[in-house]
Amino acid sequence: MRVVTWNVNSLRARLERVQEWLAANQPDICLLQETKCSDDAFPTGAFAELGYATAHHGNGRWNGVAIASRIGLDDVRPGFLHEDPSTIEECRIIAATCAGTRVMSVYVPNGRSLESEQYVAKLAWLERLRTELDECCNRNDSLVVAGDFNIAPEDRDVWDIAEFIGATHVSQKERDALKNILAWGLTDAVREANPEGPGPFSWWDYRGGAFHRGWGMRIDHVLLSRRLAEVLEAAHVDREARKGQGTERQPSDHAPVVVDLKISSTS
DNA sequence: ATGGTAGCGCTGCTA
Repeated sequence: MRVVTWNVNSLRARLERVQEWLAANQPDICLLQETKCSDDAFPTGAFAELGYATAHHGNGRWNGVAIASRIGLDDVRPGFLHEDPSTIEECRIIAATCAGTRVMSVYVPNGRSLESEQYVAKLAWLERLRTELDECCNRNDSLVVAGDFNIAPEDRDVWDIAEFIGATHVSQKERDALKNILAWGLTDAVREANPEGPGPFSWWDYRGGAFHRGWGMRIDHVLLSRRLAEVLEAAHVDREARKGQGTERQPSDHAPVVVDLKISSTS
């Protein structure tokens, strides 16, 4: 079974690239973030043509998360189980069950700066995600929590830690919040399958030729429950998808993160 | 020289 997470930075702007990538890479489940479209505008037909059922949670302006699955899509829940009315329109999490595996597509708030209220909100959102696991998930089940966490777990997950003094994405509180989620009983699939750093990075700034300079970060993660971590076969980042292709539309600033599990996609 | 690029959408916000 192949599971992918990809922050596409606008699904409508990226649809052709996403379609081509799905056809070439054949994931069974693809979790998307930053679709930036409303539920009404979601291109359901484009995914159906490729054999994917989809579920989307978006408000049309910012954020937006989706799940595409070709092995079944049941028990869809947009938002948290007990959604705070103040955050219900943020559209940062959607969950569904695909052939017995519960999957969550998450887009963790950016945090902006260490002094901002958005940073406080980011930490609170991560705490809420941990609560969601406690309330809704069983440690013995097959569970995938994947998406853009906007956190580099270790210093080797950024190109130069000296550039990040006083910055978000690497602060101890953010890293501790991610550790608290992992401590529920989840494994970081990319790090598990790739014990050596740096990276592999999954995001590079559009600005300043960051991609070609290697100035990236590992902030998109696929977290697996024990049952799935036991059958982890491989995990990689598809850097090719981050490259520009001449006159075509720009790539997303994130690359797809691909995880392969040694189980039949229908089991 | 606190810069730079992309998306949304039309003004400035978000990342």
